[in-house]
Amino acid sequence: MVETHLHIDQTAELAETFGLLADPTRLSIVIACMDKERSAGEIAEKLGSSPSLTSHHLRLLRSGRILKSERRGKQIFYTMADACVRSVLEIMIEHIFAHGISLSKKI
Amino acid sequence: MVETHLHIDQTAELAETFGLLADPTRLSIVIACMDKERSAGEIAEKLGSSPSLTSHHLRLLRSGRILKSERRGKQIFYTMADACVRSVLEIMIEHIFAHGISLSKKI
DNA sequence: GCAACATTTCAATAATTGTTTAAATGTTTG
DNA sequence: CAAACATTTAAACAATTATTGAAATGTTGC
Repeated sequence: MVETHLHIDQTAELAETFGLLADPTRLSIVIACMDKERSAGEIAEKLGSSPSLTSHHLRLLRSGRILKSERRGKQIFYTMADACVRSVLEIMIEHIFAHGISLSKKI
Repeated sequence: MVETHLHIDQTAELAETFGLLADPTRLSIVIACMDKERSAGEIAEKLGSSPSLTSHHLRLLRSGRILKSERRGKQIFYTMADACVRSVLEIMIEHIFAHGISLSKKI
């Protein structure tokens, strides 16, 4: 069993991290960077969203230490920065594949 | 290695689940229910937020299948509904304890 | 059935967050 | 150094979401 009590600011920060994964566009970006590094343009094209919007989300993900970036030539490549977030995503994705599922129900 | 490609609606739904953990009040509620079941009133008191607000968040967490509820007498008790979300929280919390940490940096 | 308690629901307001468009920055190649 | 490309930044707007306070529902014990 694990100690679960957090301070308020730790809780707020953890919530913020989950918040970064809470937008479909951003989540797709992160998932796209799970298997291999990808350039900003490649990500935008893959998702079918504008370079501007993609870049905006990339900045948030970078500043939340979920992705890290590295420039090579004209392009900037993004990869996962945090093993811990990767694990979390793997768990959730595996769960989705295993259970079919809809996590939400009508209220 | 794990298959990581998701359909758009699966991605949206996963994002929604993370969204439920993305609010400090709600995250505190979930964490409070990790070690033992707790009544709505107990949760509200523990967090120092109003019964109304707490109940509002509890409804969202219930409908997102993160918590489940059971009435006993006047009270309604809440516990974690999903082992998978529990694992995710344990990983993140353990990471916070291990690393001190601030996950976000100045932009 | 009525009073006391626990929780939920509703509607209004406040606050946050995502998206768009246009302009700016940085990098390479001729 | 100018042109072409890749990415970022900024500001305005649209949309979503959290919070509050008052009223309603459900449960128990007298």
